[in-house]
This record gives sequence, C-alpha cells and structure tokens, in this order.
Amino acid sequence: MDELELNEQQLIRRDKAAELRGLGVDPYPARLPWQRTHTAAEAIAAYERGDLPEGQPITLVGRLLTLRLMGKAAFAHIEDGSGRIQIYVKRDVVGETFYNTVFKRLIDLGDFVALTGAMFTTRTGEITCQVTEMALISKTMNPLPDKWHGLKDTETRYRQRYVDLLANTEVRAVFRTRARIIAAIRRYLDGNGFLEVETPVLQPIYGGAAARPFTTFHNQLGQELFLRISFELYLKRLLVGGYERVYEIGRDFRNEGISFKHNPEFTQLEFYEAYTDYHSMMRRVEEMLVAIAREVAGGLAITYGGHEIDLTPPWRRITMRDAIRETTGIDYTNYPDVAALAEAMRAIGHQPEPRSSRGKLIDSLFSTHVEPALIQPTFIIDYPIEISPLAKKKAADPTTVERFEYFIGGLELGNAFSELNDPDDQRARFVALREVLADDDENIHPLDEDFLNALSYGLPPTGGFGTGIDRLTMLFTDRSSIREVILFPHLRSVTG
RNA sequence: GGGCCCGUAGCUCAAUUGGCAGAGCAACGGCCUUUUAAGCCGUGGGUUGAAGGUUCGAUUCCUUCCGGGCUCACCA
Repeated sequence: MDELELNEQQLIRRDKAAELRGLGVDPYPARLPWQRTHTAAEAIAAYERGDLPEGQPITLVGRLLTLRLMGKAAFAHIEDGSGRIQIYVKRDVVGETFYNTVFKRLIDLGDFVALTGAMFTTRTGEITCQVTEMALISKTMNPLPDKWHGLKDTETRYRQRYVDLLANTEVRAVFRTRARIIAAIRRYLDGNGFLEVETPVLQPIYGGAAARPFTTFHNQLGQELFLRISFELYLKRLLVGGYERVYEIGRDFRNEGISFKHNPEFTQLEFYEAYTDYHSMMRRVEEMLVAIAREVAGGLAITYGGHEIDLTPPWRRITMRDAIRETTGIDYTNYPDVAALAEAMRAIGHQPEPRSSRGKLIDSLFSTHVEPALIQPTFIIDYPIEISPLAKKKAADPTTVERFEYFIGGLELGNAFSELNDPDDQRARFVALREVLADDDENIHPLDEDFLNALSYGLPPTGGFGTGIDRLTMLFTDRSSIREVILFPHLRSVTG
C-alpha cells in the first residue's frame, strides 16, 4: 500500500489498529469470540414475547453505527442484516481498562463488534441490550458517511454501491424488492407449467431485437461472437423441439445509448406458450403482474412518480391506431405513404426524422404523444408490420401484426406477439428488414438460417412475451432511474 | 453524439458584485452513568474535479479536458 494517499481519519484508524495489535487484540480475528445467539430483530422480538427474561445473556453481532458517550456509560446502535438494536455499555460492567482504552478510544463508528449482554427496556422505552462483554471483530479503515444525511452524491452511490448500501437502508430495501419480484415471477411461471431454460449468451449470430450487439472473440476457435441482444430466436427453437411452455430470466446486452431507462446490460424475462396467441398473453401478463403485486406491494394499488396506479385486471386495450388518433387526431391509415404521413405530422408541430420508414414515423408519433400519458396499465395492440418482423400478420389487415406492448406509469415495460411461424414469411420479413436497416444504418442484421430451418420443422401457434425486470423493479420501488435498481450500473471509467 | 445543469473537508452543504475558503456531522483532547440527530468546552483537517487564461486579486469570469445528472437523438 505504498502509494495510498491517506487522509487524516484513515491514518488515525490505521494507528488504532496498530495500537490494538500492540495490546494483543487482532483487529481482524478469524472467528467470533462467542457464538451469535440472536439477530437484532430476533432479540427484540424474543424480548417482547417475554422469552428473554431480565439477566439472560445473549450474543449479538453487528456494525457500530451511532454512539452517545456519556462519561462512564454509553448508548450506541449496532446494525446487522436484520436491522438495528440499541446497546448500553457501562464502565462498571465491562471493566475500566476495556471501557477507557478499547471501547472509548480504539473502536470506531463503522467497526464490527460482537457482544454478550441481557435485554432490558430503557427509561424512554427502547428495548436495549446491556453489554457485559464486547469484542472488536473487524475494524473499518474509512469513516462512514454522515449518519443523518447518509450518502447522497449520485456518482459515489453508483461507483461505490457498497457504501450506498451500508449508509442508506432504503437502498437495501430496493434490491430486496427486486429479488422478491424475480422470485414471484418464477413461482408464477413454475406454477403454471413453464419450464425454466438457459440459452447461449455468446452467440455466433445475434437477433430477436433491433439493437447493436457487443462483439467478442473466441481465441481457440478463431470465431467472432456476439453477446445476445434477446433470447427470442433460441426460445422459439425449443417450442419446435416440443416444449409447450418455456421461460428464461437472464441478461441481455445492447450496445447503445445509456439513459434513465437503458443500461448496456439489463435483465430480461421472456416466456413462450404454445397453442395460444397474443390475446391469451395479455391475460397471462395481467395475471403475472397481479401475482407480483400481491407479493411485493401487498395489493393491486401502487404509487409511481406521484401517480396512483391500479393494477386490477382487465387492463385497457386499445389499438395503436386508435391511441394515436385519440391524442393527435391523426389516423395513420389515411396516410399510406411516408411523405403524406410526415406532412400530417408536421401539421401538428411534430418534426419527423427525414429518412424514417412509415413504421418509424408511426412509432415516433406514438412515443412522443401517447406513451408518456399511459399511466394506468394499458395494452397497446396491433402494430405496423414494418417495425415488427417476428409477429404474425393480422388476417384481416396484412399491414398490421398481432403484437402488443404494455405500459404502466408512462414506462414501456414489455412486448409480445402472436409469433410468426410461417418460415417463408419469416424469411421475407428478415430480408425486408435487412434492406431497411442497410439503408439508414451500418447495423446489418445477419440472416439466421438455422432459425429459419427450425421454423421449417414446424412451430405451433405460439404467444411470446418479453419484459424488462429492471423496469418492473423501477415500477414497484418507485424509482425514476434504471441505475437505482441495478446494483452496479454501467458508468464511464475514471481515467484522470 | 447534441443541449442545459453540476463537481468546495471523510459525509451533507454554505461562501453577497471577483476581495482572508466556512458550518453541521465525523475525527482529535477534555467534562458528563438511561441517551437516541445526546449535550457542553477546546483543536486539527482544503491541489475548491484537472490544466490553462483574464485580473492587483478567481470557488466565483473565459477556454479545453475529466466525471456525473437531466434531456434530445439512437433503441424493427
């Protein structure tokens, strides 16, 4: 550690560690001096139940968080994984040498301690452990953030999440909720006959979404590989293989801009169900979200961004055409060519990107004027075919596909289709897409011949669905940025 | 990538029109045996993100760079 530049407080703590060693106290002992008998929460609950009579010794462990030193006695709070508990340390009880030298001078806020003592209630009514013996079990070399304000600096919170977590209990709660959401999803899908599977993260050909991939290289094979941008094409192969219901929860990687709702790697849930279509998928999504909400929100009413949201099914279903017509007055079916639609958009003050396809214009109209207002749960159904190459056409209208996205709190949360299972149509769509993309983008998607081959062996009529776990977590924890629900969000590396 | 905003002590934040860089918590020394944002007395702690410029004088104004936030673009 030669080149470490230590500040005053770090130097003092190192001196204290050295002094402890001089006294024969290891600041990082290999094991606890006493076996822990209770967590903080268990000790308080047991005392409240009357299971811990006055004087019965217990052993607690935890991090020292606050200290109120009053001469020959002190109150403090320690915190373990279950919560906080107050402790009371009296010089007469723990001994003068320990109290004056170790406790008062050499143990700091932030240090981990073990202690034995008995429970009692203070004059002000707080359940407290009166310490008879205490030992340092791990020394902290940095001061903790402000005990009242916590750690606020956004950059430090993300770069040093461990400090954020230890200082801000509400941040720990967010990631507990995230885990409960994922557990609820698994429980729901497992309980409904879905098989959890794992498909390749490293793929020779990427597909299933319109995103730029990260590329990597297998040295021994001399092969370029892509980090997956979706699971879709692999999961549908599994339905060809005979599984009727499959799902995967895992990481997707997209080499694109970062925003409050985009992280380069994010967690996705996709599930596919044979012998259904997008209408059944809507009912499944409602049912699954209800299961999650009951689990993590205790009911179907949640608050997001100051809005009261009611998740009670059935949710509103409206076609993209009607949704756009309702808010902008533009019925895009009246403008079959790109130029006319762009002109109509300019007439309402919208400035369309010059070289957009018709599908992109419609999408842009939608995301600008409709999406932000979709606060209550809403299915937007029936999308333009140009922006939906993996969805089945509507029988009555070949310009439109059987697809929905669902929105809650103004957030786009997920996407689903009646899966396109005609191999020839699928090939035609891939080819058309390639031409569109090659036109305005260097990002040319390779044709996945093996996927087309799989379709040629027969994919049953299938409903498929994908949703972002990170955004779901934003919804259920009322966070406005995806970085608040990813433990270690991607940040630019610090160079200078 | 574009636009706007931000970066001051370990943490949270001040600093008037360009005029001696401060407070609370934390730290250090002392008093205090039921406190809880404990209290009281005292002390130390700064490359004001970095580099350059303007000026008698820059935390403050200008330029470039680094990092972050919001936003736009991108995201079938």
